[in-house]
Amino acid sequence: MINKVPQAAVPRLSLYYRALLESRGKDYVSSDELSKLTNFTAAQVRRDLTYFGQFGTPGKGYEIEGLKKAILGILGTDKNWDVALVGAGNLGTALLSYKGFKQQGFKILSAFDNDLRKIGKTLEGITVQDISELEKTVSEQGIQIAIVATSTEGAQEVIDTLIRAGVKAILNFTPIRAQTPEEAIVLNIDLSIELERLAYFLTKAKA
Amino acid sequence: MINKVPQAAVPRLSLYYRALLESRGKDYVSSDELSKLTNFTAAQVRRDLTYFGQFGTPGKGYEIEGLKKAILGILGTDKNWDVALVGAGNLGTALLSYKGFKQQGFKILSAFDNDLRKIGKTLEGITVQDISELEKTVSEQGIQIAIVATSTEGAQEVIDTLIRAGVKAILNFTPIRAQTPEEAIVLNIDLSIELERLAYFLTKAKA
DNA sequence: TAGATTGTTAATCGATTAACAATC
DNA sequence: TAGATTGTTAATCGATTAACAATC
Repeated sequence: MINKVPQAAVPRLSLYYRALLESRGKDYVSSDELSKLTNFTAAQVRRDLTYFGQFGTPGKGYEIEGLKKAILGILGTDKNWDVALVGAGNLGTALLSYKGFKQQGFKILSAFDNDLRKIGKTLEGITVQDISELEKTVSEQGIQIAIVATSTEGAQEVIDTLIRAGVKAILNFTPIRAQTPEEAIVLNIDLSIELERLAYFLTKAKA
Repeated sequence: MINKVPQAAVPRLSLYYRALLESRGKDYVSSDELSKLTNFTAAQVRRDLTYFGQFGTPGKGYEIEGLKKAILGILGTDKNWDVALVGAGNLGTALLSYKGFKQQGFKILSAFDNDLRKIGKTLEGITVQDISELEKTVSEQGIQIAIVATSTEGAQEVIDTLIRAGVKAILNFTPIRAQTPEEAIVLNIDLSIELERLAYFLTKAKA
């Protein structure tokens, strides 16, 4: 691959895939049609796809089933991924029962907490384990993806442990910005910051 | 304001604010120190702040209390914001009890669901109302911010209703990309897409 | 005054958009 | 062949970084 892929192109790929799911019954879809379905420009659609290869046929468009498979292959969602969940509080348990994950091939395989009242409980078929077992279990299970939904305190330590256990990709719901080695990735979902962005929008609009 | 503010500068402002909270005991902080606390470059820190005004003193740095107040004013988090929650399922109830919101001055004032088993329940002091009361209640309460944590089906309709009720800013946890008028903003938190970004990272790393 | 650090200007980098030759 | 639409090139836009004159 010669061109570097812009970060923002990857989530767009997911959205193109969703749009393709809506295009049942047809064989081909054009960048123009994908544009209408996703609200990205047709130029953006074509450009994004060329970051990953040549999937279209001039004059016809993109063969839907082929492009779907191609996107799954690029994203790595053509296979199932095991996920570890750390933190079985309100947010953690909500994520445990989140239907969207299973649908996309993500399976929460084990869950951990440090609260004795939660350890041993079974939720959605998953028994919450003591966090002291985190490193051993996750590394034995070969899990590469983790979701961190603990309290802020100790979150960096949890992430350090996950990295030691071999986890390479983390979805972090705590407000900390964790230090991690370069070969790992952390995506932060920071709910307070999102609300603050909304507050900024409203405040600015009034000015 | 002459320079347009880059979208990404706003969440950084929130992170600068958090860093300032950690700098207790000192009067001034330099862009270099803020850089170390936030992992953004010092140039970025100074640049970001100048989008909103002149807050520093050459040779000394930024007066901490003053800058904190300034950032609160810019973000609009110097006042409290009422929030409506639509969808009192697992995710919705988790958000209802999310401590971070209250801390930043966001208060969920009312919650709605269309499920008879949830309507009437009281969670965190909030009684879940029938979604049919959404438009009336939200507009009477003058709520401007809403969180949508419903199922995918009907999410667009919920958002339309919120807009009619006068809501201008929405945090959307459903996978839909809602159509809204220009004067409103929707921030999408799309959990499946975040996991897919992680899968892409892992897949690419192996290649 | 000397030292420190801002705010701003210019350079660079990166991503998106527009236009169109290539191609089915 | 004529029409449609891709993939690519060049232009534009926007954001970040680097450098430094201004200033406390």
